[in-house]
Amino acid sequence: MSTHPLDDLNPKQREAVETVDGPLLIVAGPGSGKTRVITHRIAYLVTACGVAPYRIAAVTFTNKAAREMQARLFGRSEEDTASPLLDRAMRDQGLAVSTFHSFCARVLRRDGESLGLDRSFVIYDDSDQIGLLERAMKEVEVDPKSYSPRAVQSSISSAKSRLIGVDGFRARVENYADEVALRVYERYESLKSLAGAVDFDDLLMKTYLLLRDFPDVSDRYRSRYDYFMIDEFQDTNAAQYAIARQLSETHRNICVVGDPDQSIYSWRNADAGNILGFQNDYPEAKVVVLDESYRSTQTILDAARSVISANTGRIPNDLWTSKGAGEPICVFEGYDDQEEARFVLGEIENLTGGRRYGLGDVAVMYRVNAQSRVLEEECLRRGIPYQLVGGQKFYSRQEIKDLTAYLRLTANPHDDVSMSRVINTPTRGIGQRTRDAIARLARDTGSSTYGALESLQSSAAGRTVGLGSKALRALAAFKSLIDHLADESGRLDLIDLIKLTIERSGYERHLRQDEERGDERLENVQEYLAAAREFADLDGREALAAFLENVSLVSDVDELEEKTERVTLITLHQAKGLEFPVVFMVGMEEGLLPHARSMEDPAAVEEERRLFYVGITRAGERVYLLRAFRRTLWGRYETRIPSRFLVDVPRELIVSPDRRASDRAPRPAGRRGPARPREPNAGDTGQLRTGDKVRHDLFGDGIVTSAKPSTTDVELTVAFTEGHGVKRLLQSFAPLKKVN
DNA sequence: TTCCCCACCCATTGG
DNA sequence: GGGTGGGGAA
Repeated sequence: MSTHPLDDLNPKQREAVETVDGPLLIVAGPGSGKTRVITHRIAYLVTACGVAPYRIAAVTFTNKAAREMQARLFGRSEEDTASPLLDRAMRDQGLAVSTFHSFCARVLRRDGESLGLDRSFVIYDDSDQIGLLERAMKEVEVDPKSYSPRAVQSSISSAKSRLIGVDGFRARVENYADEVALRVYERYESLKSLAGAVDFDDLLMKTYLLLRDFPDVSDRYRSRYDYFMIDEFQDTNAAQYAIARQLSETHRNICVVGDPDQSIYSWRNADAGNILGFQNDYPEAKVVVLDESYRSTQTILDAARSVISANTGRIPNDLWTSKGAGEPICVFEGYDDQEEARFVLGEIENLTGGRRYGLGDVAVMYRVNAQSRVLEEECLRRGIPYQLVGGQKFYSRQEIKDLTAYLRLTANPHDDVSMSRVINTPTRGIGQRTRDAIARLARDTGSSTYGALESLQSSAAGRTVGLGSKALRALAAFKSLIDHLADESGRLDLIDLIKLTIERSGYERHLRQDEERGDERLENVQEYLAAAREFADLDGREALAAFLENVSLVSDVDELEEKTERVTLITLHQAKGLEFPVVFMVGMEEGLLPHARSMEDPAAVEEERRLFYVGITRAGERVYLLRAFRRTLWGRYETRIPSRFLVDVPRELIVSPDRRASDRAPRPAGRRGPARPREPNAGDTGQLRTGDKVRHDLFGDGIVTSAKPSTTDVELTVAFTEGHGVKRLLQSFAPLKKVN
């Protein structure tokens, strides 16, 4: 039994769902039921308009979002009792819901041969790309000390995202730095093609070129998909939009869903201007604005609106809700990042102590990953389970990257980045000099490293290159290892292949010898095997290809588990698209939000403000905005200034925790915070103030985080440093001494 | 050639 | 506070 796609929709949502023919722009504010609209629209196309599922393509920002849509359409599992929108039997009928990158990978895997791309191409991630760029720089004699590979990468990547290839780049060279980048770009491209590899930007750009230059291919895809939908349109780049246009050129059934206020990826070359572009390119487009929030209380929406309206040149979208005002927004300043973390976790304990919230309802968000550490430590200290999204990514751990490199070589021995990663890992007597000689040979013969190994074997070239017999033997042994694995990859299933790889490469022994981290790394290998099991039902090389592609294209949020009883620690960027009843945002300080690197550029500051907006609007019921008076940075303390964005949260929506505790007795004049100079030699007498260091007979050293005079006494909040947490004390009773 | 230690640079945000 | 890369010793 399935739900009717027009059920439970408000008039605007319904309008969006029913508008199936021709271009459609849906502006969807946070919590306005965007995913609902997209899934219902797909269901409507299928059930009411008789469109076959395989004629519909939808692209999302993350694999997780794609999975979520599939789940809403077809149900989560056989046991799922909620009735799905579509008959579960249709699940396998080729409805394409994926990210742009995996959509393109599939296209290229299938039809990339027209562009001279081998079917077994590997996908280079960021660090692979940097590695290859460093090599390219070395080869064209650019000093990586004067030109950072990162900078070169970002200029190449930005060009590719705008569909500017080497030739276009050459035409646009303006200064010496561009010239250098061009030289590296050219070399990088040829190394990459020699290695049979593509990078993330290639996935898009090559797909674009394929569709542009091969009419038979583009005709096939155009007639395959009659309806095209794009989620998170504000975060698409020029290449992605161009591909979408190509695919919907004949029918113009293109539906884009986005919110310019949530555009936070311009640094990744996303262009919210695509929304304006869309209205230009499709002047007949219908525009539907979804402005009823089903997520947040009115208080949260008011705060969010007040924050975002300070940005210039935006299309106002005043969200409203039928929910009540709800809880005020809680603003708190901790003495340092540790107290900030203690407050957050203490409050989480309070909130989840009753039946009100579960740990899974709570997220703590921050601007940079480095902020997660203090929070993690505090979680561990209190025994609060948490899940950390991102940070040291699973697939970028050393042992995982090494194993992946072996597998990639198995699939494609010409992959030079992987080759140089593992040719001597674990060490097998192929040292720097030998590697240099091989690299020289490869370069001179215009082949990959593997090609060079082959030529060594088939001729007496070894002597001429100047390699000793020991080195030659080591190289031959390594080559036969790769060949052996490649042979076996056709016979064995994926799991056995990985096990064989671990064993034959000597990697297992290598890990067992690692005294301090060996166990942990072996566990990671087990986890890797578990991830590979998902592909076990495919056969041999196909499974290998699918697994490798998955390794390259999964993101961190993809791994996020919902409905788990753990607190989520996540960056603001990654939190986009998610929602939680309770949201803590930490580090509301200048330099973090807005980030120091964004502060000179007004446009960048506006993006930081949108990031703040995204954070606030993740919350359904409660928002906490935290900052610290001082924070540890590279081991040093640094005094912090409150974020400029905080003043845009209307005062009447804010409550401060210490004030909440004593409504009747407002604090004496003066701001909270320890900014005030301390009185010298105050001893243990006199009024204690925020920021004072104190010593308690039982709890040890601590810092006064608030001091509120009541009618008869002074109520102190003291954060103790030795694991005793935050305590409320009355000054006249507490055995406290002031210390310096 | 390998391994270990120290210096150095660093860290936005991520498919 | 931490990871990486280079240089020096075994």
